Amino acid sequence: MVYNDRKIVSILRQRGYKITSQRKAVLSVIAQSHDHLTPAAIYERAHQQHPGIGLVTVYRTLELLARLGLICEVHTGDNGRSYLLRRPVGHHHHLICSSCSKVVEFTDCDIGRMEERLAQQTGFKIDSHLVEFLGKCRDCLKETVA
Amino acid sequence: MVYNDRKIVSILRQRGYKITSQRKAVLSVIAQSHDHLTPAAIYERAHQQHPGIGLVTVYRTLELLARLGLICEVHTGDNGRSYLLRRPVGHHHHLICSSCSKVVEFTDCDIGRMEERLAQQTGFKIDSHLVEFLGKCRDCLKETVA
DNA sequence: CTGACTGCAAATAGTTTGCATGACG
DNA sequence: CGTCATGCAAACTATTTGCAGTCAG
Repeated sequence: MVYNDRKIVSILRQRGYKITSQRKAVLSVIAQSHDHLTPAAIYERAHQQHPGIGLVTVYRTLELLARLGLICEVHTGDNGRSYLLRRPVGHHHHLICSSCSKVVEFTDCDIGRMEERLAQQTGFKIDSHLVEFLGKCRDCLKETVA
Repeated sequence: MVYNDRKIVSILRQRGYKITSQRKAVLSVIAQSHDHLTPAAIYERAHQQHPGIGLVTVYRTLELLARLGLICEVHTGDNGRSYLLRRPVGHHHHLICSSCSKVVEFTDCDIGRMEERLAQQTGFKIDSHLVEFLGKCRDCLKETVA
């Protein structure tokens, strides 16, 4: 399921969350970017459209949206996290470059079998999984060699 | 390549780094744990064997070892990082109960194929991966029903 | 000996919390 | 109107840096 900002607003409304101008500003920033953004970067951009918005509110909004599964949270190196709109199809994961923090998404994840086996072995009911690969991207590999 | 602590000491010596009791303490902690540890956890344990070691030194030692590729750094959620000895890929992962936070480890992870395919497709050199499953454990499932 | 290493304290970065005010529904 | 949301400031956590003393080689 892909969500755009308008869709997310309606979901928030449905679930009883208030639609404030700050939340709309944050959503609009995330929807307009095709990249992953740190809370600080989101704050910066949202602040232009909506001077007076606080960094704290950005954090709280991101936390809310991520909790509801409407956006997704990525852990990069550098003790940082980033957020981005959920993209194509439910399953998707990240490949992160430990040098430049570039994030590549991939969707073809054949982990379902492993999940089933684990569920049988442990009695868990598995709701979701997190798969992240860490490495060096082509560009950073070149630089190392050069 | 898998390294144990003795091997790492000799590599450090070869490269001209001094072998201090603090560095040995950190290495010993990492080598003895079969889990990944946060800097704070490593400090705590190292402190028992070597009272007087500073947290700062733990950070500096970890940074050094990671830079030399002798241990590996993992970024988890919760704004945290952890370190562990380099191990064969797919060494161990976690299955976490979202109700009681129980953690079950599992080692049989057939993700290698996926890793290879991704490396080919993207040109990344993949160093490590993080796989976590989230769900409800048998006990918590029972309680929900009851 | 002496430069690399350490520990302390203080600085920094990122994130969270308490509380009074403000605005969505 | 009653809450839920916001903004500020301050608290907190994790990590890094400056500096003087110490120790492995």
